[in-house]
Amino acid sequence: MTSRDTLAFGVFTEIGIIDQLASHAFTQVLPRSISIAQFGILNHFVRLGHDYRTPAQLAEDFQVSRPTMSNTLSRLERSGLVEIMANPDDGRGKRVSITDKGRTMREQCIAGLAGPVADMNAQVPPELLEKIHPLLTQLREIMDQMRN
Amino acid sequence: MTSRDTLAFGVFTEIGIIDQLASHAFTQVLPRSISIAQFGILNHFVRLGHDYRTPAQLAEDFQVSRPTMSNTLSRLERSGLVEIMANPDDGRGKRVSITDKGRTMREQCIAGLAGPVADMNAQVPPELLEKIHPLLTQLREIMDQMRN
DNA sequence: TAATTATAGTTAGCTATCTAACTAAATACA
DNA sequence: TGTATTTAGTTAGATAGCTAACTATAATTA
Repeated sequence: MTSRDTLAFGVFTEIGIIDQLASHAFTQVLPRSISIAQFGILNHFVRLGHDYRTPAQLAEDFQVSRPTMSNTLSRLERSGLVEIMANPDDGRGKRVSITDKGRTMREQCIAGLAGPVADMNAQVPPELLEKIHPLLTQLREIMDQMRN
Repeated sequence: MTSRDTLAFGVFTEIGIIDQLASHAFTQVLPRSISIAQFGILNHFVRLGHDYRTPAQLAEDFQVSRPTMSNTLSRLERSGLVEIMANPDDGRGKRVSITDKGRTMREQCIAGLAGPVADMNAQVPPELLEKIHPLLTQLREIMDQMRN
């Protein structure tokens, strides 16, 4: 392994650990009945203002396999947080939309996340986040292209 | 949400996606019978030259819960890649060590990883990795402290 | 038109990760 | 000494993620 290889490994190792620490911190403050993945979907509907979205589109949006999305959507539906209906335009497809209960749950999640986010803002220098964000975006975009 | 909150969320979102893309790419080139988590443990033994390590130490090394490590070590043992013995110094504990088969497997994994790592080095500007690595380390250290 | 190919989703089976609850052994302390 | 607390590991039961294989429908093409 060259020193560049070692550097690349180091970057992905740090990213893996940070992802784990952040997921853990967020999970702590979400309502017990909902996961990060599930919150992400509810938040996606609200942020982007979609009326509905197909499971395949959601899988693409979140860079996740279709069986994974299928599974997560089933759980959300079982909890009444989304509604899944046949797609009138495509006999194979479905349409997913957020319910009022889902919107309320999303609000509760946001409220819970406020604490850790405030802690984070207190502990992490803002310049660090400002410096690191565009670099991460650049790296993510390169990796996205490599995938295709 | 303030713009700082949004920035923080953005950072963790990018990190989550990069972690997923990297894991996926690495999984593709490892032997079918071994996972990233398992490779990480074999690599840990070789890199650090440990004769043995307790499951609790390994859980700490990898920032993972003890049941998780217990599970991964069982799989490695079942595959003959590590050996697990009673700890003569502590009746509660165990000692884990890598086997010759484990070392060979680790070599095969490293060989498989060479391809993606080369691609990465071809596509990602080295300055990007050099700039981002210390920032990630800083962020990880802060988050580690917040955890305690 | 009929056959082939592509796409949407699901099911089954795998690994990793977590928390909660448990056993057994070591340590601390009253 | 004897009890209480801590520590090491495991078991049980979740969720998220993956691939492979399947069904059903749509789109393409011969």
